[in-house]
Amino acid sequence: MKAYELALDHIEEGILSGRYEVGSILPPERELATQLGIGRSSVREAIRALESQGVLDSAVGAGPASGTRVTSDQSRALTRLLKLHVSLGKYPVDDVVEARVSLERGSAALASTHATADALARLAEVVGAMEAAESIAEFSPLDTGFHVLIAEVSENTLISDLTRAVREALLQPIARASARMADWPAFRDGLNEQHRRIFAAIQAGHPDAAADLMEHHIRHAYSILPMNGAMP
Amino acid sequence: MKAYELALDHIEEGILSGRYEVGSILPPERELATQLGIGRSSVREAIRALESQGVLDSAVGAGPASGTRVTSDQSRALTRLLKLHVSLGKYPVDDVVEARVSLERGSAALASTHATADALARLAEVVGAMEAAESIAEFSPLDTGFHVLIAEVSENTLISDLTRAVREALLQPIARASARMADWPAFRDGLNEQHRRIFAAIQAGHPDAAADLMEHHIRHAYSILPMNGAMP
DNA sequence: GACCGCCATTGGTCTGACCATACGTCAGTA
DNA sequence: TACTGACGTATGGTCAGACCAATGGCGGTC
Repeated sequence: MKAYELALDHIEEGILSGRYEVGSILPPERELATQLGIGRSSVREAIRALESQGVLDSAVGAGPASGTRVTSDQSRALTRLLKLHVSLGKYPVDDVVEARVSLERGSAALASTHATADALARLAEVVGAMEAAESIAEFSPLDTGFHVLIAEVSENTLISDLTRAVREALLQPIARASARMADWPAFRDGLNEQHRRIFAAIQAGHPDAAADLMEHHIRHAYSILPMNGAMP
Repeated sequence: MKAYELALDHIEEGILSGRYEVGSILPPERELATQLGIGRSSVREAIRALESQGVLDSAVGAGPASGTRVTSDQSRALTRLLKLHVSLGKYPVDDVVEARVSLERGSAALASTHATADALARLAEVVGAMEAAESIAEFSPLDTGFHVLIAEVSENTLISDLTRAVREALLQPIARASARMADWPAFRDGLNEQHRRIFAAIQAGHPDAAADLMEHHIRHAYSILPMNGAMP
């Protein structure tokens, strides 16, 4: 077995078994190395691997605030991971569409039952901003923001993370496809109309209607966008 | 900026921009280090981070089969990531339930329209094996296998990867919760009945029915399983 | 008692060395 | 000619040691 895998397994086992929890501090790298009978560089490689998964976080210095500690910052890690794999073109467009339908039906329905006044206000703001957007460069991030915001409003961290990851991974591809369209303004107007309806359903607290409108919205968009085959 | 982040950004940028695709070979570590003006150990830490995300894969030796190459092994990386964060209690039970409902409604519906005779045979086999399972240790992996198999049958790689990752991350927690139950055999019999109905709907090609049955199945299971609050 | 500076601790980084593995080459042989 | 085997080389895997940078605690000074 490779040395860094030894360290990886050791730390992972500590987490899975509950010995380490969020906030726990790992032994210093040098100490962990001698404990496991491996070199410090191997320990560091294991720590890096877990750090990139949002499980560890390192801080230099002395005292209680320093050292490598266990965290649980999955959102960024998950987004990065999905973004990379989507960008590698592993997923055909149709697959991504279906995944978005599944996930965003869920977040739209949950948002309908969870939305607070404040959340609705923020959603309304984005919807309004999209109406006013004249260019693709202006519209695309707002559109992404709309979907991500709904996921966040749903107050479900896992669905929210997954939705955001998939949607953000598509920001560039969608923007590029939009630029290839003959009549983008008309397309945008259609989307905005759908956004208004989705918002209305969420505001009215109709989960089933919101889910159906969201599904229709996503399928409609991809039926028109020229995504040419694979994803990126 | 930290040196290893420089390497990380460099490689990531190469992937996101499309310069690297699946199968591409990175420059040797020593060369990449001098290119970026950093030490080899820093390059290695970046490679490890991406390796743990299923984006890179290293092989020793000489010739065309050696070196570090770009891959896209998302499923395993995603499973590990979720498993760790679930174990750290980041995700409340309800969130995971809702996520599973969203994803598996999708995979069940897709499976109903995509299932081949061969796939149906494999599903039937698992359903049968679960009927015969007497112990939790025997049943739990089969149950996971059933859900994963449906995701695979759906022929949607993204939903399949996500479903598998979430479900496998829950294998241990569910098995442990099952062990705490007073009357597990009765619980198992109930699940098996639902499994049969889901299978029948998929076999008959009824996507809506399959989705509804799957949602009911998942909600029912978690309403009975004693998961005690947080996930692990 | 408050302030300031030294010092120990810890992660961050580099260098250089050596090992293990796998392929390519080339001489030797059948 | 065609096979076979030994050797060299490129590559990742690993380690030891050194030094840097940041941080906080400790102790001395005013």
